[in-house]
Amino acid sequence: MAKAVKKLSARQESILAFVERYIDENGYPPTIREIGKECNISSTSVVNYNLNKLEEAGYLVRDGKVSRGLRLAGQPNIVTSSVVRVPLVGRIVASEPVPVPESDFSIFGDDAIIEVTRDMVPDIDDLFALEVTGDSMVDAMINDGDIVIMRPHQNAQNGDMVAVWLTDRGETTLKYLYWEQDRVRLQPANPTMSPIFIEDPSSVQVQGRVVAVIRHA
Amino acid sequence: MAKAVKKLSARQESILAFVERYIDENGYPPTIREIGKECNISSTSVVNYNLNKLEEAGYLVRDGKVSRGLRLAGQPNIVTSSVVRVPLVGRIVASEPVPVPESDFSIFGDDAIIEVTRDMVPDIDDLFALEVTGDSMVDAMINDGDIVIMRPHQNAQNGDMVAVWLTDRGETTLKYLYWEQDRVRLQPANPTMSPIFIEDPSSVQVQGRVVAVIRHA
DNA sequence: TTATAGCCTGAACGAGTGTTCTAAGTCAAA
DNA sequence: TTTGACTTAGAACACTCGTTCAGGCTATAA
Repeated sequence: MAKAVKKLSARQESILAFVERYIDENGYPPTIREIGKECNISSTSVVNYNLNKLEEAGYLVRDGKVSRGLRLAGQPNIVTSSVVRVPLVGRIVASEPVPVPESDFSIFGDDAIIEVTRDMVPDIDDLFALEVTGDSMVDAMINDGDIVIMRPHQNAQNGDMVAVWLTDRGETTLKYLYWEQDRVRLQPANPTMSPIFIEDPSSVQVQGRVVAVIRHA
Repeated sequence: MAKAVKKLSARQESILAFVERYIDENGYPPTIREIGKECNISSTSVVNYNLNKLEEAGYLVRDGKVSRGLRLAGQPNIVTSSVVRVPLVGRIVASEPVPVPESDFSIFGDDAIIEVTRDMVPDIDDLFALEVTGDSMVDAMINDGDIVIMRPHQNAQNGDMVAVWLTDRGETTLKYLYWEQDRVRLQPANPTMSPIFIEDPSSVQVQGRVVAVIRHA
């Protein structure tokens, strides 16, 4: 931790912060003159000079002679801070199966969109989000109003938190899934609660894997 | 569902594929001429023409007059948006007070950074994040490993989820806070659990208000 | 045929943009 | 004070790059 990096001048920090912000907002890096204007530097050569310093210090990479030839580098916390848009496709309630979206998900639909940062999810494809309604998921440590981000089915591993539809009970539940000898163990996230065992694995329909939970205040 | 999108010509698909690849490889979008060279288009105006078509079809967004003013759009994949960086300042455990950061937060410090999308938090100032350690917050529906995003103290309202330090008990807990006549009611988020009452309000130190909770898979 | 629309060509214009050069200011060490 | 490394300023240059324009080619409809 605390990698030894060259200390940056105030101006260099200002430039770096602006570059990050600009890329966040625009999807491409700023020009030298845009940096100069924002950071109150009248001369393009000074921006150029400090960009070279930042490259030496390992904060970014420059591609010579190309416009906007900048790339953030190093510092693993600044991964181009990308945002993943996940469609909010419905609600999850105890009494109904999970509404898994069609594979031809309508990107441009008017449905609500949940934005999460890239590092919150392991992968960006096929994700969908559901709003939890009711208190039936409390033993999964999930509250009324929470947002659950899921990935459809996809052969769940032991220990994954999954949404399952129990055909016997007519009930959706979120639990940690464990295949045991000839039964299925569904373990609540809440460590004070006991697992339930399903003796007939065919009555367990895994609907999706939970990859993240978000709770607004 | 499956919104009717205009079909793309082979050339347009080729351009789109190249733009995606280029951005992936370089961190910034290609120029019109770079696209033309790669896609065997001799004229910049044709590239320009097809880029406009792609924009009409919703596949990308163009910023007029700026070099490399391209952005991929649509597809619930990475897009640019506002991201709030919250410093991860420590852990929250039952046996210690919450480590509230100094007001002169060092953005560029070595500490870890949690990124959240702008719409997840009500405001962006003074936020800090804590990682929950242990199972002591289960009655707040918060698990070991969850990330709690907080705002320091700031006169908590009735009904806010707050982190409080109970001086009598030497214990930190996350509860919904209610000031009643002459006592304080701390209500667990889990509706199946009972509130606790503190008869001596002075022994309740509100350390911060919880504005969001994040749980990775 | 004529007309219209869609797609393409080639070239040129002008603003955008990285680079380079000279000169000067700042600050600490000698 | 002098020296030298580091930083900044301003200007000029040459290339990059988005835009625009006049026109050509092909296919479909009138």
